Amino acid sequence: MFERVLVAEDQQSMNFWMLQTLKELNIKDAYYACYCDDALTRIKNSLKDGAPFDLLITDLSFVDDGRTQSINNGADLIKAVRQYQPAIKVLVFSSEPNPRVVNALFDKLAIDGYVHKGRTDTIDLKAALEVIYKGKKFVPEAFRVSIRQKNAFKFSNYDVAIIEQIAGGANQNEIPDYLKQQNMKPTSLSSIEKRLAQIKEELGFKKNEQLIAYCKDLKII
Amino acid sequence: MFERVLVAEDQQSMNFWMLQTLKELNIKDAYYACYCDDALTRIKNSLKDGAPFDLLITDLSFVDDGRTQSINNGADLIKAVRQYQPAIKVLVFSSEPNPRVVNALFDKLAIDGYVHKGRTDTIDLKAALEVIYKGKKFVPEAFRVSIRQKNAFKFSNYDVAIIEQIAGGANQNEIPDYLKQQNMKPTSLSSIEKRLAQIKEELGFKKNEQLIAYCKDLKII
DNA sequence: AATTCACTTACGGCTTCCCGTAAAATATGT
DNA sequence: ACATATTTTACGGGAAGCCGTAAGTGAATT
Repeated sequence: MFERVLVAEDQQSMNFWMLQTLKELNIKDAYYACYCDDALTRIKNSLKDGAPFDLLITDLSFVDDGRTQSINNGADLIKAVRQYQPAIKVLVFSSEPNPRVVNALFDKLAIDGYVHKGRTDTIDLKAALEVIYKGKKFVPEAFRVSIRQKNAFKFSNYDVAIIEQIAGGANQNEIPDYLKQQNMKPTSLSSIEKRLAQIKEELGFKKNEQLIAYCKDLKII
Repeated sequence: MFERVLVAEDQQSMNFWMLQTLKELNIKDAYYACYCDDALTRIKNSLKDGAPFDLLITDLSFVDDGRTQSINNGADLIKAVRQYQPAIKVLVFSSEPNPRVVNALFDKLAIDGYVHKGRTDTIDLKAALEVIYKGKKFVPEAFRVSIRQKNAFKFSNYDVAIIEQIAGGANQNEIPDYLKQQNMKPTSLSSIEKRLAQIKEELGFKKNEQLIAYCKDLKII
């Protein structure tokens, strides 16, 4: 089983429970950090000391309590940690309910497992640790189903860029210039109009406002 | 100290930790429910058995896992419980970060305390239990500040109704009829336009889409 | 090199929205 | 009851967005 584990999580209660659970699994070297920056520092130090962690368990969202941090979320923490220790196993433990977000973690950050804070998380966590230790990925079955269900429409980076601009208060006729700056391909006002119309068509929406609400709900923007 | 406590929370890990913490405080009769419906049933039964709970600790959001429930969130649970046992003390323990939502709980549901799942929640919880047991309210100081900061603009029910319609895809010229149905006062298209313009003006926004994004972020809609 | 096909752009009309002004209605004070 | 404020409504001109058509561009195929 894993020997040295670092937990990055801003809920103190959860940290206490997590450390206790890890101890029950005979993982003696387990530590926690309440801030992403602290977690990254610990990782760096562990490498310097020649006693690297072999698993990082991290939450996704960290509440901003005023202390300025250079990293403020789990995804960025994972990216940063991978720069120093690319081979470290990563388990995300979060209450993020959006399959799209979780899917992106597996695709883009190559995380090794995801456990949803929920009615079975104590069991799931233990199962995840075993599965990951064996070098496999841990994706809860229940989740995989809903990934398929909800991924009716795929937003491209291009789509997201446009929608973010609109949600930020831009006029449509300001967007072509913005897209050129970003080196994104169809830049004409006409193309933007067409793409927007198509997205709304496919989702069954009539108005931009509806689309913004939808994207906010699904955390696409 | 409290003698019988019921915890309504859908995170199993949190329930385990909570029961353990309560035991450490010499509260022997502590139980948990993973579903709101189960929690309400327990409350009812406890009254029938002549051994009522004297404290309810509840989360706000409960993940829908497919099991159909008549109550699916903490606020509704509190309302329902109060119908059977109006005097029960209620402590909300949640990661809800929006002061507006928390404020509404104190105002409308007369909850006795709020503890934010965060970096100091183990301390806060113990403090809250003591304060509430003495009959006082527990509002974290740090939170009260941000309530003031963020409540720059007060959305009325009227405002929310309009914004919800727009976010739902309604044309502005459909809204007058809707407002008449809802018996809300200024119903003319002109008034709606003016109100929207005023809201955006006060918040420094140019477009509806921006407003929708803002309201979604702050969970106003 | 010519043809085809997919994609992008330009443009015009039509609708919706935005915003100012003024009239009507309602509320308030004397 | 009357006069004065305030709010609500009506309307109109201009701006922004929507949508269809047609022209332009460029890569792939023959």
